[in-house]
Amino acid sequence: MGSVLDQAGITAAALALVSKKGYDGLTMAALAKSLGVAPSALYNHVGSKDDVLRLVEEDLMSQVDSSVFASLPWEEAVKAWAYSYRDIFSAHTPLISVIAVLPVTDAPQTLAMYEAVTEGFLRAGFPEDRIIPCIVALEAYIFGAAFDATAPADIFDSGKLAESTPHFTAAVRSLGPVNYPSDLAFRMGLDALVAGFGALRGS
Amino acid sequence: MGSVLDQAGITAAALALVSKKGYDGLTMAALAKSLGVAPSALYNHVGSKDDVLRLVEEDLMSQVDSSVFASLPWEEAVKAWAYSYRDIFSAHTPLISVIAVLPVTDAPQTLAMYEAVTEGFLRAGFPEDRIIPCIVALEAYIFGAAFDATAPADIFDSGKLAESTPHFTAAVRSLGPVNYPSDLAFRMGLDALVAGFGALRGS
DNA sequence: GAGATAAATGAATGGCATTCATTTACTGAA
DNA sequence: TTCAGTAAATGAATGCCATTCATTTATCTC
Repeated sequence: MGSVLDQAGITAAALALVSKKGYDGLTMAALAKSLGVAPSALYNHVGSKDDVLRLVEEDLMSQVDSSVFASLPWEEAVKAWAYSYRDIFSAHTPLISVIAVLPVTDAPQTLAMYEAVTEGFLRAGFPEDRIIPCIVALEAYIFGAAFDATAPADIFDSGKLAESTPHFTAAVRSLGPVNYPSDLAFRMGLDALVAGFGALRGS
Repeated sequence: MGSVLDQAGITAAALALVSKKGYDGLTMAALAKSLGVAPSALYNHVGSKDDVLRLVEEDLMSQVDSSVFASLPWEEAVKAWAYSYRDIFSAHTPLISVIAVLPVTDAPQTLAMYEAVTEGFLRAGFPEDRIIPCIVALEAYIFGAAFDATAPADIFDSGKLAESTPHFTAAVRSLGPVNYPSDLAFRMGLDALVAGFGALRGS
C-alpha cells in the first residue's frame, strides 16, 4: 500500500481547488496536479468525478450547523440552521444539481444532519408524518436561495424594455440602491415558512 | 440571405432534442445534425451554447401561466402560477443553474411574466417595495422544488446506516409507501409562503 | 454582370473525463 | 532473504465536447 492518496486527502484538495479556482477549475487533471499525482491515479480511489463531488458534498454537510436544534427553541433553531445551510451552499451551487437528486444512502454526514433536524422537530411537537415534508420544503427553499445569493446585483435591470414593463420596473426601483434583495427576500420567505409550519405542532 | 437557420428554428430544435434525449443529448453537434447543418453554422446565429440555453429559457418562460393573475383572486393565482412554473422547470433543471443568475435584460418573455406577476401583487394591495422580495422568495422555492420533483423515490433510503438515524428513519417510514413526498411538501411550503406573504397586503 | 454580404462548410484546436496495459513499491509468507 | 502477490501510480490513448477560422457557396443590389 503506502498510498499518497486517500479520500480525505482528495476531498481536502478538491475543496482547496474550488475555493481558489471555482468549480470551473475543478477538473480531474487540476485535482491530480494539486496532489502531485497523475490524473489516472485518482481513479484508484474514486469511481468518477461525480464521486469527488459527493465527497465534497459530505464535507459541506458536516459544516451545516444542526447543533442549534439542541440549544435553541424550534423557531430560532430552524432559522439558524437554514441560514447556515444556505450560506455554505451559496458558494457551491454547482453541487446542488448533483446532490438534490442524490440518494442519501452511504452519506453519513448528510444523514446525521437529517437526524438532528428530525429530532428537533419531534422535540418541538411535530407529528412524525409531517416532518419529512417540512424538511423537503425547507431544503427546496434553501437550495433556491443559494442560487439567488450568487446572482449579480443588476439581475433585474430591464434595460431597453423598461417601458413595456412599467409596474415591474417601478417595483424594482422602489427597492432603492440595492436592487436585488436576496437577503431581505430570504428572511421574509423563511419567516413565512417557519410561521406556517410552526402551526403544525401538537399542543 | 435565405438562411436555413434562425433563432426560432434553433429554439424549436433544441426543445425537441431535449425532450427526446435530455440535456445530456443537447450538444451543438446533435443540434446541428437535427437541423441538417454543420455545427459551425450555428455560430452564425448564436454566440455560444449558453445562448441556446437562453433561447430555450425564454420559450419556457412564455409557457408559464401568469394569465391567472388577471382572472383569479391573489391566493389562488399565486398558487396556480407557482405550480405551472415548477411543473415546466422540473423537466429542465439543468437550465436553472444558468438562468437563476442571469440578468433579465433582453429577455422579453421573462420580463413579461414578471410584469404580469407584479401587476397581480399590486392589484392585491401589496406595498410596492415588498413585491420584488416576495417574487424572489417564491422563485427560489419554485426552483428548489423543481429539483425535488426529479429526485428518485428512494432518495431518503438510509440503507445500512438506518440504526444510527432512528428518528429520521422512522419519520421516513411514517410516510407510507410513497417515501418521497415531493408534491405534499410543495403544497405545504407554498401554502405557508402564500399565507405569510398575504399578510403584507394593505387593507 | 460585378461586387458585396450573409450563411454554410470542413478541418483544426484545446480541454475534458475516462480507460488500460504497464510498471513501481510495498507486504507477508516460505 | 527471497519471492509472489497486490495496491497504487504512470503515461499514452480514446472519444466527446464547444469553439474558431479560412474558405466556399448562394443570394441580393446596383
